[in-house]
Amino acid sequence: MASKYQEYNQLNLPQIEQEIRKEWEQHQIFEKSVSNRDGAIPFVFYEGPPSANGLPGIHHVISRSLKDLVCRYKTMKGHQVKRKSGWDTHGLPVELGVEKALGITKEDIGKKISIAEYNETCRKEVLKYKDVWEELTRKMGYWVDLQHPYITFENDYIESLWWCMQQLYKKGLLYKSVSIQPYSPAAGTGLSSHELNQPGTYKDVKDTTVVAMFKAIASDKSQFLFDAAGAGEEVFFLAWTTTPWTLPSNLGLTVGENIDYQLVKTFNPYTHLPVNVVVAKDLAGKYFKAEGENGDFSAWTPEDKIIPWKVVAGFKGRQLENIRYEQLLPFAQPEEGDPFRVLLGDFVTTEDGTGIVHTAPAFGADDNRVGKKYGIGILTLVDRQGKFTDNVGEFSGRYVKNYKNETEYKDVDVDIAVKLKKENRAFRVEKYEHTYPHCWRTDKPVLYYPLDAWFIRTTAVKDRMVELNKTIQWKPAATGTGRFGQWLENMVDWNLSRSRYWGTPLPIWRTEDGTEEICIGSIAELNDGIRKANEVLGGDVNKAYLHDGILDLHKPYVDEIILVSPSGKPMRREPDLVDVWFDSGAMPYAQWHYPFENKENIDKGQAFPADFIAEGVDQTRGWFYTLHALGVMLFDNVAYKTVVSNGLVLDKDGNKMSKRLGNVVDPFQTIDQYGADATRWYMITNASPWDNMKFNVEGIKEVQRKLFGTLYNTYNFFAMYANLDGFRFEEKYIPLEERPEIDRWIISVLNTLVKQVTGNMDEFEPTQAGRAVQEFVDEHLSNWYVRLCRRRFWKGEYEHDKISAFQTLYECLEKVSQLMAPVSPFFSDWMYRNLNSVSGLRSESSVHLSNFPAVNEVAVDKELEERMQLAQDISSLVLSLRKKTNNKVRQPLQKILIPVTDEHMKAQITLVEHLIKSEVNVKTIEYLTETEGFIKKKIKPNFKSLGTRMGAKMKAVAAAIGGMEQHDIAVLEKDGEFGLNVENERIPIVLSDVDIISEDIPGWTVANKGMLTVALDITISPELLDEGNARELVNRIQKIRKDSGFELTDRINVKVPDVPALKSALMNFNDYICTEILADSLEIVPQLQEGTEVEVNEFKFNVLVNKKR
RNA sequence: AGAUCCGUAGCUCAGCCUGGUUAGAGCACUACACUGAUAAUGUAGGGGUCAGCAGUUCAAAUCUGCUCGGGUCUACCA
Repeated sequence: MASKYQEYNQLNLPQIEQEIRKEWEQHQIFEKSVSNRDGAIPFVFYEGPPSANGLPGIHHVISRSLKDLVCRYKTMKGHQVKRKSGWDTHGLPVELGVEKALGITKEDIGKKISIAEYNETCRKEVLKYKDVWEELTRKMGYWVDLQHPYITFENDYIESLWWCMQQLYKKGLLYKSVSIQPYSPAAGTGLSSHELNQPGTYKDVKDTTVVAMFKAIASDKSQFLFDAAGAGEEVFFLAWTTTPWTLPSNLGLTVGENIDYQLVKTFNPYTHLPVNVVVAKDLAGKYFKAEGENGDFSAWTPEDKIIPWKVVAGFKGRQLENIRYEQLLPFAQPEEGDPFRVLLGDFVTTEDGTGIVHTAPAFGADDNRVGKKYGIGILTLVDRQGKFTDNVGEFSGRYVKNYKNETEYKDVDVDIAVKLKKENRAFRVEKYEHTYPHCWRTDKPVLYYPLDAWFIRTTAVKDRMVELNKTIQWKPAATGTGRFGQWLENMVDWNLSRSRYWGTPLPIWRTEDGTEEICIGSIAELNDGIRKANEVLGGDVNKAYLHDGILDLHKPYVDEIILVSPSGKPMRREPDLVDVWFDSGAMPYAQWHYPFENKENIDKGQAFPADFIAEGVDQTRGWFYTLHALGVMLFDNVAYKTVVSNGLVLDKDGNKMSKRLGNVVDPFQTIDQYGADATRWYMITNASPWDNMKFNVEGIKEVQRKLFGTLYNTYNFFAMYANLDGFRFEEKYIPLEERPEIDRWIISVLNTLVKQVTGNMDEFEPTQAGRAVQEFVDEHLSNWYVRLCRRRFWKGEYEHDKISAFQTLYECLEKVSQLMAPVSPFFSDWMYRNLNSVSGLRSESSVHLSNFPAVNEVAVDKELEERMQLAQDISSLVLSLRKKTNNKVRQPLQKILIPVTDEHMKAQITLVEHLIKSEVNVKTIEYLTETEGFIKKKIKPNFKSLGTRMGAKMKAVAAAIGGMEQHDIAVLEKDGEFGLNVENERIPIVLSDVDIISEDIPGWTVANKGMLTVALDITISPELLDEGNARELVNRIQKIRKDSGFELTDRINVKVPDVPALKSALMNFNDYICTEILADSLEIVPQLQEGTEVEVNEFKFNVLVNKKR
């Protein structure tokens, strides 16, 4: 054990951090903090896996700080918090990175490079920056188990994923279907939403748009339309499209159930034939000019600009349901289904178009959904190259967009429009500018195209997911009810399929005709199947896998395996990979290789669900969603009880950080320069984690100075004097009641702080907790307790009062180190260790192994805290009065005068009188109770109490109160009641209806703050002047001592020349001066040439200070 | 396009849930003081149409609606 507290010359956070980190690693403090809690109630935390094929940024520091501080806090509160790190290793970003590095495209895979080689490269590349990540993790003090991470590409991990999928399969939640996905014909590949959201993919394009006319067929359902149109008339539905090339594939028209529609009689503007058209009422204005309404039909000729029209019927969309129409472009019909009907869909709006949506189930997600609902079939007259199939008449073989960069490409949309015009099937053709997604690689427009895909039927458990979501504590709450809640309400089935190479393969094998299939749930099951297939099918089937079974669960190996169906047919694997979000969503189970290992941990709730997770808000519909979905589907449980979604980190001007803008902040540089603790503290206390934060290093500097600098100074102050007096906390703990007022006060405030911090941390509000600690350290501990108590630490003997001061300050520093440990793990441990290495008070060698402080309710004394506040306010007022009247603090003054409203206030101030007096250097305090005429008072209405009673009369009453005379106020104070005269009405008020403030004491210098008033007597008597001069001299000699480099305890001899103005001060305060400056003699000599020149109240002279030998 | 969060001093943020008449703090700036904690501290000062508009109310930064600006997510849809 050290005998002395370590003293330091200056604060160097990065250096402290290095030292502490070394200690942690050498003595395995993290491991101990977990193993120490064996058997304790676990606090379950899940680490969302980052992808290590990109470099970490400063935004990772905030979310990891948040995660770390919660885990550290819970550990200190006695829980065992296991934290496995993880790596997200599959998926498109990895593949794209590899393709870029190898200079290949997707098409080259399997040709220029084998799939095996390609995947091997991915496997290596994906952990490219693992070291960098691990270094950041250690450097920023994020405690997470880096030794045993879960890695999503490992066989164990994938095996758990397969088990999960098999569970879903068994529950009937896994199915195959055609879905509409973004597809790039130019690149010949489907695109993920990720790719679609690359910057610059959405471009403004001008397309030819058509309002097409679909001819209604008369039937019972449509009779009302024909009746309204009149005998022998034709009725058309108008539908708008920006993609006329989808019209040959049209199978339906969708209307809104509650939207109002009209049947309008008019002429076709191109063919001039009389027509009756159906259009949404709200949109009729777009197609018909107001001047033409109810115009003269018989007199109209095609030369007339204004086409007459009139409404002949009005009805709701639901009345149109299932009315049939003639196919617009009858090139081909779907193989199955009952097409060419009017459907109802909730996605229809009246914002643009006609309120009737042309529905081609092959080329739109909404279309597909509503089409499926009505069973109208599907018709796909465009192939995967983006050209019409050969059964589309004159359009056969034409590319729907210019995918081949043909110089004389003719827009097929235009030709379709022309054809429709000629056939009396177009009501309007025009160019329209809108944004449309483009393939980020080929710059060509994307198609929405039906592709085969496997889905998880999340919609089947939607209600349960919604219900369970309500039990999750979201921070902030609005994200859970809002963004996430609404997302759940509008969920669609989860498209699992990805046509890629590097990812978790879908463990489903099928016969060629699709009638038989199997979903594999474990490696053992697959190996069994491998052997069985070989036995049944014979030959070379699975030959390479018979001996050792399968060794790598990735492509291409899984694809080489053929299984056999119960009826003896070969089954091949469905070629798709699984969405990487499935990888991360299943991590609660896969990280433990459940259920093949650690089965009880999850079954018994020791590792599931999580008590707490936290990630960026961008994960709301990513990880948070997939975790929740899988938790509900697999275990009918939430996957996490509390989730904190933190906001983004923006640059100091509020822009998103991006490499392109060059405003990214390097976390290493920041930490090296300012320290991890200052960075963490800044990020946590600057704003609530869920607010976006504007990252500014100036803020870190401020934290460094303000909090850590102050705390460091306080510690150093303590260490210096504790070392002088040999304080090692060996004496008995002095009971609080035996300590002076100010000690009990700071301990009281300290305990209030403990209570507050605990409450905040339990509520996952670290920002509030950090701010509270900061205020305590700065306002209370440093700027009041230490400032007022300085003398107690260096003056006088080492006995009761001094020991009490040391014990008190020690306790404050120690508890503060514990309170701040979760947020600033390094500095807190440094301070804790410095303290504990001398006192040996605690057996835990690190603050992170100690228990979080518990509140000592007995120590909390609200009355005491209140009167100390009074002392602070009064001192502040007196100091401001001194400033105003130019009386420096070193000059003692005789008295201050404080009007008190009641006995309680007087008693409170009396108890802290000595503190005020020494702080502001005043001899006495006098209290004024009641003296009408002596104190001038000010009266203010209490709006809150009066307002409810007075209502509309409030303004007049306030004016009347403002007009009360001093005498009136006195009456009110004496009687407790007063009758106001407001607009000739007597309105009684009582004391609680007003605030009365002593505003002024005529003839005195006065200051007020709130209800408090202080007057200062600024007369300086000769005695006071002497004392002031004496203090000045002490101050000058102390400075000489310090400048001469004397030790604090050195004794000195002093010679001063005979200065008449100071002589009486020297005579009368000789003893005082000697005590203060530790002088054995203070001699007045007639003349003095040697020594140091000083100036006291405008007199200049020399002082000779000699160290005693 | 929809959902959601945000907008208070030059900067970072409190206050808003629960309405009350002089809207606070820190930083920065200016001046003065203090100085056995000194790269600290105190006192004073300047600095705000609380994004805008309308409404509710005796009273709105605070409640309601709309608008504008910024962020994020989802979608891109005829």
